[in-house]
Amino acid sequence: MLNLRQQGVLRAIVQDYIRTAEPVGSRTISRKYSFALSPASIRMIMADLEDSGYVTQTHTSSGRVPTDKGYRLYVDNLMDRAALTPAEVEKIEQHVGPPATEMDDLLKEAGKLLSLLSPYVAVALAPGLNESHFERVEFVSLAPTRVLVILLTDSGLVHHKHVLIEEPIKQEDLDRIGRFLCDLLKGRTLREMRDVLLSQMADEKAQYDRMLNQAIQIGRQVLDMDAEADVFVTGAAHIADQPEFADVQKMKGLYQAFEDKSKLIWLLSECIRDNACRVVIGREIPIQEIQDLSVVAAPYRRGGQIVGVVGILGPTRMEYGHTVALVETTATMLSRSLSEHAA
Amino acid sequence: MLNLRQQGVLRAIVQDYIRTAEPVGSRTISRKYSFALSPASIRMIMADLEDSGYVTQTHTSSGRVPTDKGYRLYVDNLMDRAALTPAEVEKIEQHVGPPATEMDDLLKEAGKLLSLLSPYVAVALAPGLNESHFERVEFVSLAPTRVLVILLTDSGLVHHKHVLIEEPIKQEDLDRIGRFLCDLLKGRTLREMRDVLLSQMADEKAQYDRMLNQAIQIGRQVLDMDAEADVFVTGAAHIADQPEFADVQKMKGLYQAFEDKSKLIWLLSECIRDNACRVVIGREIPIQEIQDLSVVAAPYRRGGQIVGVVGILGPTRMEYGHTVALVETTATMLSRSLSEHAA
DNA sequence: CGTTGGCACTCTCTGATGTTGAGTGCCAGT
DNA sequence: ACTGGCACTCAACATCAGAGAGTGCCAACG
Repeated sequence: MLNLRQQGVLRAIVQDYIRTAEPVGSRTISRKYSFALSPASIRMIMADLEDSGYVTQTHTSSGRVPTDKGYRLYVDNLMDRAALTPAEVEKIEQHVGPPATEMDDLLKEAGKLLSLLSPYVAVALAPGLNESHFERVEFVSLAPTRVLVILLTDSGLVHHKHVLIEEPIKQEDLDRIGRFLCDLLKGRTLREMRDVLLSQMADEKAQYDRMLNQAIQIGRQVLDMDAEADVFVTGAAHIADQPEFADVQKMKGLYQAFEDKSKLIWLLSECIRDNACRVVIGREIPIQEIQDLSVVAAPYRRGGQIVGVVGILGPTRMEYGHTVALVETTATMLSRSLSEHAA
Repeated sequence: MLNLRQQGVLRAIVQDYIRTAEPVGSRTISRKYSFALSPASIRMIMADLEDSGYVTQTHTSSGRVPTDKGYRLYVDNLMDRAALTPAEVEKIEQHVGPPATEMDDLLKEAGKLLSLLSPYVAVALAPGLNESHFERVEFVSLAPTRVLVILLTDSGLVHHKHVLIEEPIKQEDLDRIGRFLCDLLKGRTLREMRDVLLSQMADEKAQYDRMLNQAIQIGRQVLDMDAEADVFVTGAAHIADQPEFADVQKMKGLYQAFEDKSKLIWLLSECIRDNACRVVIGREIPIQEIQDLSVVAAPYRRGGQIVGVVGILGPTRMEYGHTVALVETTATMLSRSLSEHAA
């Protein structure tokens, strides 16, 4: 596609633009980067790069700015992978290194960490109930017709919900129902549980079996609980420092997007399928409001299985090399920390 | 302090400034508000108001702008309490009206609601563990040395935490410990629980009683869980529409302040002592980063007892009348909704 | 004596204008 | 194939004048 010289120039343009946020001119390239070429020759190459869509100009006589396509090539082929400094590694180990059991706390910590070590916005996707496998259920009777249901999943999540039932029920009956539901549903995802429960309801004999009836009544209320994964956004204020968002209205748009958790969840859930760190650049992001950003995201595991995603949102003009290293390391440490007690 | 005419002019200044965000001149006052006075006379009065510190000028020949002191007088004595429109009341009823049990969901809903019905930022303070009274504890044995502790409080909160113990323990022992701790700690706040547990630890016989020992071991781990109240911030992007924060750096400062939950918790916890809606204006706020804002906050109850606070953060130039009505109504509905099931 | 019209003054805001400087594209020469 | 030279473009900045909104002060009026 591009010859070596063109690649070199593109690389220089991207790197310089990432540093300065200013359009890069031929003169800059020829001076600061060691091409044995005059500005005029660089201009030729730049014109080629522009024809192929890797760079653009903001106006007819300005320097060049990388396009999303340019960044893509840079990330895939041209970029140096930055190594983290010892200080950074240590910070990561301090924050998410120690074995932990409380998923939420640990993820919040990871978010803080990433937004501390990068000038961008950190995101962390917690495991969702929908994808987790049912492990166990416990009931706590609060009042004759009020029960606290506690749901445990294999991803280490604990969810609870208050449930109201029609007729009073004793703790021992609850225990029986618990054992029954556990046998019926163990190992299934929430989605599957829904199906099983619906088919049980359709079954005629359910009408007459009092316990089954109550079990289904409870199960139904539990299943329409908030099953979405949760996402934590940290360091959103960082983007105010990026010159591309110096305009208040643009910033507002981004903040609104950050508050709309469902879209972020969707975006990050896409990355959960990948095995390694993933970079999504600008228009490649399927969410309109944040198409001026890029995402660097890596999944983390608990006991071998991928359960969530941590990542960074920043301007497309982002220190990709450093950010990728940061996110990957954090995800790795997070996995280790979570798996320590997963037994 | 101020005579009636001065008060009238101050009121007109505040109202006009709230509407337009522009310094208001004598001419505007004399025309748009029905004072039978010429601009020149209004100017005299304005000069008096300035001497007393209720208004200022942005530059020597500009119109007047209210000071915090001016807003304070306005809120305390001059303001009309706006009635909510039927549409607004209906929205509130829809969002937080139906009786609910899940505290977090309901508070998030209340936040969304407030940021929907006002152009400002909504905050909602959930009950903290520190102030709640211990009601009941349940243990779920996950593995021989791993226990899930579930803590119930009278404010309707459910907190849980994974706990690791040194030697394996059976569910029936856990139940015994649960009953023991329940007797020991029932009705106390978390703070008191801490004291009780510490004094038990100091007790010599604890050394020899195996159960007591284990109970204390567990209790200690539970007590250093996150006991802070939680706060939800919704609609932060709204402030970008306020002309006073058109500057990106100011906006950044506010966003950072919003992310620092601990300070917000502190601020709102102050309001929890009040019985009714409270307005804190500008410099009256003890947090430097948000001293260009005002807070309107009202406590909500669960079964008669105040457990948390909902409120709105906006520029000092805020529609106080409307906002107060909004926050009060929301708090009332929230209380009703929470108390329905509180038995 | 309170109120008012008139007047000089101040300060911000806007739009026009010119200048500078960085950068480009093209071309002719090596 | 590369380069120096040149004309051209465009954003950014500073300067300037005029408009407009508003003030304070003063003298006049009922």
